[in-house]
Amino acid sequence: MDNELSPAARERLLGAGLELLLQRGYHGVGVQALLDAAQAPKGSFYHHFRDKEDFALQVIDAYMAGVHGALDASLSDTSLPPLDRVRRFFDMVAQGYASDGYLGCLLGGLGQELSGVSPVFGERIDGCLTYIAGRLAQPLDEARVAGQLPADTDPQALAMLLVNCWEGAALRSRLSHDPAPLRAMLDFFFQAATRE
Amino acid sequence: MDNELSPAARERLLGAGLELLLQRGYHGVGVQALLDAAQAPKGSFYHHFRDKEDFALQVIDAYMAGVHGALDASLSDTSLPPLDRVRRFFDMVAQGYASDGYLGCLLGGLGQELSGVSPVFGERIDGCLTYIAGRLAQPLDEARVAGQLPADTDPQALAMLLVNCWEGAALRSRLSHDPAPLRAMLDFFFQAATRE
DNA sequence: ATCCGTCTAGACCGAACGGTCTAATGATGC
DNA sequence: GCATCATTAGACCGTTCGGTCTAGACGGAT
Repeated sequence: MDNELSPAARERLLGAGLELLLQRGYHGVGVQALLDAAQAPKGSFYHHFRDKEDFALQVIDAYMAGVHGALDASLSDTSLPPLDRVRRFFDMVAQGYASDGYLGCLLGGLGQELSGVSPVFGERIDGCLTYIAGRLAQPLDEARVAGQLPADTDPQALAMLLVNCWEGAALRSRLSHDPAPLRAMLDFFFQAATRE
Repeated sequence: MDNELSPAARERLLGAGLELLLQRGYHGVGVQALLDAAQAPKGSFYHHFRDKEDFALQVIDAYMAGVHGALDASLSDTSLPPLDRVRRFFDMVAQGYASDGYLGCLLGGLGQELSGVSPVFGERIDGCLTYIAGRLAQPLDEARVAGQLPADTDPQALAMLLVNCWEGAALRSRLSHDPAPLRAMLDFFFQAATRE
């Protein structure tokens, strides 16, 4: 059933969606362009997805699967100090941005474009960002307990702030085709948070 | 020629553009929707604007005119300490967001959506953000000289960082229909920058 | 062999898209 | 009055949009 060597149409479509939605946005990509990129006929698309909105939501799921992987890979290495693990996560994400040509973050892109149109997208993406912040809050709290952050730090709030500012830096990096805003933001943040 | 009481079609169109582009994005708004909102016929639109892209660029100009005003109003009051003047600027902008229903920043929205399509937009918006940062860099430098910021602070870099993180907070505020991310970001930033 | 559900295949649909065109209208300078 | 030019007005164009529909291909299970 699943042919490992040539992925099924559904996976090809999701892959094309990840690339094209990041590049051109939701309304900038027609269903036909997705079919062309994935070499799939229209019948396949509407067999696997209810409509374009359902497709985009599943593309977000696919994107988040990658984020989950990066979170697991970077945060699980307990040989590193907790703050280094957090920083490592963002370094991994930034590396992903680089290989896309600095197009920023899919969550930011779609969130910006679609939150005013359909509340479904806004809530979904807000939830994704909150989830990421939640994962990051744990090592931040470890760092607090270990005395690497001020004792009165609110790890959840700090994680939220970090994710939000990261999205802003990602947008700027997209506009300038330059990773510098990402690094500058992280440097400032970690220097500021740790300084007591 | 100019009728002050009922603005000319060009101004009505730009006004509708400011509102609709912020709400639904570039590809989410058709020319017809703009005509309906501005109560203008199609002939007017293509008389005043070369095409939809030219229109959007002029909407950005109109938006920046407002930003110029807010910059002038907030930064010129030299009776306030320089850092308070910067903070005041963002408070004014946040007030504008509130009256729109927390839809975030037009620059961020269009930048995110269009930078992957037409480089013209990306460069234009990047330039707008750089301009704003440049204006903010001046009071930041004043604050540095006055000893309210570390002596080795790079005001231009700090201003750029501030603007970028602000855009991220604005996106998040849009997603959650909530001004909290804006305030949290400013609080963290000013506390972090001033603490030596 | 045959049956059945999954998936592929693309013609086809009405609506909406951005953009063009010509005609009418209104104010201004002569 | 008359000519001029900016603006209004909307019918109209070809293309593309998201989405539907029917027909056939493929692969087990029986």
